[in-house]
Amino acid sequence: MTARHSDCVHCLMRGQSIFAGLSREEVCELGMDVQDIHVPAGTTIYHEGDPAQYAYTLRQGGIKLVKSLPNGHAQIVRLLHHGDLLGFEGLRTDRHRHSAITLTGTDLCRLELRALDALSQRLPAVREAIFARWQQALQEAEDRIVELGAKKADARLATFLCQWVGAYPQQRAAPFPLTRQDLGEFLGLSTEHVSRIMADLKRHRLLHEHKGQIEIPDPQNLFLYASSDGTRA
Amino acid sequence: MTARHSDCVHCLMRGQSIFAGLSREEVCELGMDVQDIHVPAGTTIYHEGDPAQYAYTLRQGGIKLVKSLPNGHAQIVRLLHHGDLLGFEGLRTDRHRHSAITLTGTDLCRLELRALDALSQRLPAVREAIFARWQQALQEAEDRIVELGAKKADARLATFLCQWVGAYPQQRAAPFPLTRQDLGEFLGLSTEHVSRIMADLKRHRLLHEHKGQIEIPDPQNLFLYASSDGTRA
DNA sequence: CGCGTGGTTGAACATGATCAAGGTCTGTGG
DNA sequence: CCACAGACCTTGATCATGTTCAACCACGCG
Repeated sequence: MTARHSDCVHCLMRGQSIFAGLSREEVCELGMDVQDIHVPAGTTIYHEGDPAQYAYTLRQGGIKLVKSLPNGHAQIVRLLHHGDLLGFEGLRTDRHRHSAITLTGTDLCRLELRALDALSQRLPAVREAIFARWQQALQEAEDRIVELGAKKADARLATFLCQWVGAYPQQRAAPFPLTRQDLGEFLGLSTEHVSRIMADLKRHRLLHEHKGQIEIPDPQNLFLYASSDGTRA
Repeated sequence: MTARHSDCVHCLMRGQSIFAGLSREEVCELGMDVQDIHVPAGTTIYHEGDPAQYAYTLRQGGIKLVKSLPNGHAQIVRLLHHGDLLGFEGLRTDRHRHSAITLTGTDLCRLELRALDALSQRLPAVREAIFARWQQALQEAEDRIVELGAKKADARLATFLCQWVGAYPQQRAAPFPLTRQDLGEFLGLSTEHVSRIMADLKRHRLLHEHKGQIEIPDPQNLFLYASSDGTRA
């Protein structure tokens, strides 16, 4: 892991960050120790239950947030993309509520929670930006509850894949660093079952996979598959 | 449905409400049109997709927040108890993201979203209080994702029942206005399956049910049942 | 090479959904 | 007061979905 002092003023992501609303001067005077860090794939950035010291912005790469059950089973609670925040629950809970594990090599900026808290008290725009993200996370979590509670395996997987590629609108083929096991832990399925459904989708030419990239030739079609009476309960 | 003007200053719930941090004088001068309303069981307070005009505080009774899938299936996203907030997503989204349906007769206070928004801009304490609830809702939603994704039916039901009675610590027996269908829509199960598991729990004397009340003689025991390798994926 | 990780496939099994029927309770109207 | 309708619950039988266990394959890497 490499770390160096970050230059927020010239940060490429400033426009989408929690500092988006601030003037150049304000950003200059954040008075915060912001670190630019890089971590390789498969690194645990923090563990569930750890005292929360830092929050992060994901600048590049993919991260999974995982919760473990006492019986040794894991559930991926959220998947983070370019631009997402993590560790901010530490503003309210003093301990991390999940483990954060990189799926790829990632670039992050790391903020001290104490300083961030103080700062966000001072600058309402920052606080608002954080809360807006929380609200969005809640919305997504509720959508996921619906997915898990009311859809069948194939429909869940199909909707998920649609959403995933939707997060990379520019490319034809989206990077896809998830293993079958990751997919299983995200969708509440066994890796074998995920594997079978993926094979099925490929057989029906609804999906292509090459070297860590996926492509959905006709999203409409896969979406139909996703909705096609994929119901339960 | 009955409605009358509310007297926030003397509200019994002021201590736990979003106005908790305010002085008596500040509450007096909220300058908001707060309505005290009562609705019978089975009423839809608002529909998913409706333009959001009001937010509510639940003073008494139970409410379910429901999302429907295109194929006519419903998922209960959250269950609200005495003291919970609803409709506040309207502060950010302009439309309600779920339907709110009463499980019992309920007392609510109704706030205008526009006025509430203005107010919360003015009084940081109010804004903070709302955000604290959002953060908590997110946490609970993530816990539910874990339940739905990583546990089996019986374990899900058992943990849910434990939590439910936990929300009524004062009484031995907790009020239980949920139908088997509600339970199914909450836990992602068919009503029949819920019925069977409930029967099983009763057979093992882990649970009693009388006239809309439930009692868990030995929560420890039911908790064991809930954790007992109730794993999946 | 030879190993390890991740992916695939098959067969047996378990869990839970679905379909169907009957039961209980409550409120309503005769 | 009784009959009846409607909602909710229960139970059984059958079927579908998804898990588990086991073997095997493909690939990247030492």
